[in-house]
Amino acid sequence: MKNNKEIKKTGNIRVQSQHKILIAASTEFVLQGYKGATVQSIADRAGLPKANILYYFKNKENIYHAVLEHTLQMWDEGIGDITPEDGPKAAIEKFIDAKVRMSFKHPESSKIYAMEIIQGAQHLKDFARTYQRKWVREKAQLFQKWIDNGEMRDVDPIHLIFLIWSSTQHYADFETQILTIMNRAEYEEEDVEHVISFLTDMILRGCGLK
Amino acid sequence: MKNNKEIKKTGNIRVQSQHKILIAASTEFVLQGYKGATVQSIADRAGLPKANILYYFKNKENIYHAVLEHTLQMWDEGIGDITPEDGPKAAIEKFIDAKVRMSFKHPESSKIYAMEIIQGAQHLKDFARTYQRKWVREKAQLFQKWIDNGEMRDVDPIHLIFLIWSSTQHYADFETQILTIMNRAEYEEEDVEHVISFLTDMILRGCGLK
DNA sequence: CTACCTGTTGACCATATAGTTAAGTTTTAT
DNA sequence: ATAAAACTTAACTATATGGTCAACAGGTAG
Repeated sequence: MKNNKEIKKTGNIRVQSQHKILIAASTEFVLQGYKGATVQSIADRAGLPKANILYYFKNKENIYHAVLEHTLQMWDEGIGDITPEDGPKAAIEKFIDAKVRMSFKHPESSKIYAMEIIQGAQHLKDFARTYQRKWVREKAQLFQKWIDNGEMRDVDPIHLIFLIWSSTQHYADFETQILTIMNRAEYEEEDVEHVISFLTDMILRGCGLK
Repeated sequence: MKNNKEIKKTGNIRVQSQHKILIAASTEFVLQGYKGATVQSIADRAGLPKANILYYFKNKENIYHAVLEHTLQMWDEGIGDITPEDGPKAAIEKFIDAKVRMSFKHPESSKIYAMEIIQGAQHLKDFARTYQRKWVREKAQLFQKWIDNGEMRDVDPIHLIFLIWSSTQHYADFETQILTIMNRAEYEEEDVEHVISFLTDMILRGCGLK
């Protein structure tokens, strides 16, 4: 018990520091890009001396990898699962709901991921790419089944997923532009619900489900 | 006449070099980000010595500004105009068509713009932001008129524009991911038409126009 | 021919930055 | 109490990079 407690304590320092660093690094990577984010700037934002950062993460690339992993994990947890039992309507509703909430709750994750893809996914491991291909194709097959069953209109399921993906992600990635256009300083609570209902309505109709 | 010709000749060298540099710089900025793109890498890609680059552009930031301007101009030219006479159906069709073609034809422009926005539009001049706000609000008003006239379903016009914007832009920005998922090396001719018809169909239905 | 303008380029420099090291301090285990 | 392990941090180093400069080339005008 004593032992356990002590391990926990040191563990906590490690975990806490690493977490603080990860958060600071995420912000810096979004704001300045991979090369533009300096270890010093991450250290300053985390409130730690630079050498301490390099104590917890061997080097800058490792920090970035950790941030990416954190991002992917967040995505994986946040995106609920769609099952055959859902049927097309509930599936689309669930998917849009989860994705919009993630965009508003973790915009940095979305942004880092977007930048990584835009730049050619140079740091993304193969397994992550393969994983996503599998994920999309799996979900696309579900939609195809529903289409074959006459439960929804015949639309290209892969592109349907792209549509949901892009339109939801947009509110995170293009936050700056959207706020400028709406003449706002930041998003408000009700925006999330408004966006969810707008997109759900549009896309369900597009699929002939409303 | 002689004079004119000579001016043109020297002018051409200038214009040609600057253009070569701009193209090379665009690629580097997309691939490596602003800080990650080095003047040397731009020079190598353009096939010119570094000092020559700095002869045509005072410094790195100027290169980037030129690239951004080039991008915005491209957008401005590529995006046809929507007029009150079009009516909602033609307007949406025109908008989607133009935007998708741009995404496939000039993905780098789209990517650079996206990265700039994601990073908080730090380099984007105020006038550009104001311009876009005006553009979106203007078009949104058009849609609102059509809605008030009963020519289309009552959907939030601002978010409708966001939807069209995001879903079309996606094919440029997330090229890498999309190609991975579709298990392809690059886009093909027919993809453009397929995407246009898919998105047009979905969104027109969403607006109750089909 | 000469003066001049445009463009070309290698060499150079100041600075910023990733990463190391070594000397310390604090915490934990026995 | 003591040894070991975990953590902290200032100082340092090697390198990469933005930007300058001075020398040079080629064509044009008078």
